[in-house]
Amino acid sequence: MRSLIAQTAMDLFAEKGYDDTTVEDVAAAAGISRRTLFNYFRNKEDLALGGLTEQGELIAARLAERPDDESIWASLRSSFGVLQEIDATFERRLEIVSLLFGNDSLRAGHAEKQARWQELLAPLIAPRLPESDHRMLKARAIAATAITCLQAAIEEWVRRRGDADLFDLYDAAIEAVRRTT
Amino acid sequence: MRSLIAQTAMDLFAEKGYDDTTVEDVAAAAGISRRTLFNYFRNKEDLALGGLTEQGELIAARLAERPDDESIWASLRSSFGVLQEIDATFERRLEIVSLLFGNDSLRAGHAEKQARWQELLAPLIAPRLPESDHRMLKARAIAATAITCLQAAIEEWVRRRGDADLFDLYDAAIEAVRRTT
DNA sequence: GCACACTCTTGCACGCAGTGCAAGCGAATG
DNA sequence: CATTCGCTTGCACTGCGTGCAAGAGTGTGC
Repeated sequence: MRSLIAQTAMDLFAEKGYDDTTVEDVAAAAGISRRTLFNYFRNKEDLALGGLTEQGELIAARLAERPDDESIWASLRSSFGVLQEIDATFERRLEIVSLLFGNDSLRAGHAEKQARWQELLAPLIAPRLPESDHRMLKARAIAATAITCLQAAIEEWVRRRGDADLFDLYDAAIEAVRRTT
Repeated sequence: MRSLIAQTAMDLFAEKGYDDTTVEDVAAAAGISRRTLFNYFRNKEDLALGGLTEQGELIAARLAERPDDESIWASLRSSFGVLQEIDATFERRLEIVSLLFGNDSLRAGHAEKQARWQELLAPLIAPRLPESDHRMLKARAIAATAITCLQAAIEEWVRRRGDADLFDLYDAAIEAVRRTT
């Protein structure tokens, strides 16, 4: 039900734009009342960003399964692979991501949700780090950096209208961060 | 004028909380009308986050002045030093940052504004990178990572209620990202 | 068949954010 | 003194989000 509504919402957003689509519109298109829609989604933003929370959980679940002896960076990269397995056509994916980057408040919400992934990933990373001061901070920094590089890669991917392999871009970003003097 | 209003707003936010303070309240406390307040600030969020845009510009200005032969990471670290020079007492600083992290939409706006710093810093970083594919992407990734580590450090700093040196935390974060295998 | 409880939906009224418009007000200029 | 320009303000309106209470539909026990 939630996903049905979200689906309809995304269609409308893609068609008319986020700002020019009212919650009323979405509710009508989904055949429910405005009030009921707010029973399923906390706010309008959630209609567009709800999927991100779920994605974060998928990534965390995948990360938890990676072997302990694998390098952290390799584990993270591999965990992000979940995103490629999501069921959506190429065009749809491009459409969605463009939508998220095309609106100020959505971009903000998007950034925040991804920042929250940090909270899910860091506890899985910390145990793998050597004993030292600030271990949790370090784990958070690593998670945040990986996510940030992923985000930069996605942004570049959109900029090129999908004409590049996302993970090539991600690798380039990580390489720059870790190897540049 | 802008800063006077922002000042009053921050006082109220700190006293009653962001959500429990209406724009009306702020306008009244500043001795202007609600409508006029919106002439100075695009929205309520800007009352709390307006300073961040300016900070980003300060950092970029500082970065532009750093010598070319300095390592990028050293230049970035040094540029962030501007933040320490901002005129505010220790308590005030803690109060402000706590406010920003204590509210969902403010956290989102905060994350977004800092992400925008990326756009300012990346063009200054790119020319310093060796020729290669995806140079701009790499510059953005480096900027984003530095900012992200700064943010993680600030978060940790708040968590400890200011009982740590911000740059020690920042260094720990960067070291973890760049040295961890 | 009937009463009861439970859940899901809905309409209504409300508060607050943000905007367009047009009127007002004061200061500087000619 | 009249005009103009910029800044302020009130007003009305749209849209988001919420609390509340009234249905509507379904299952349970008697």
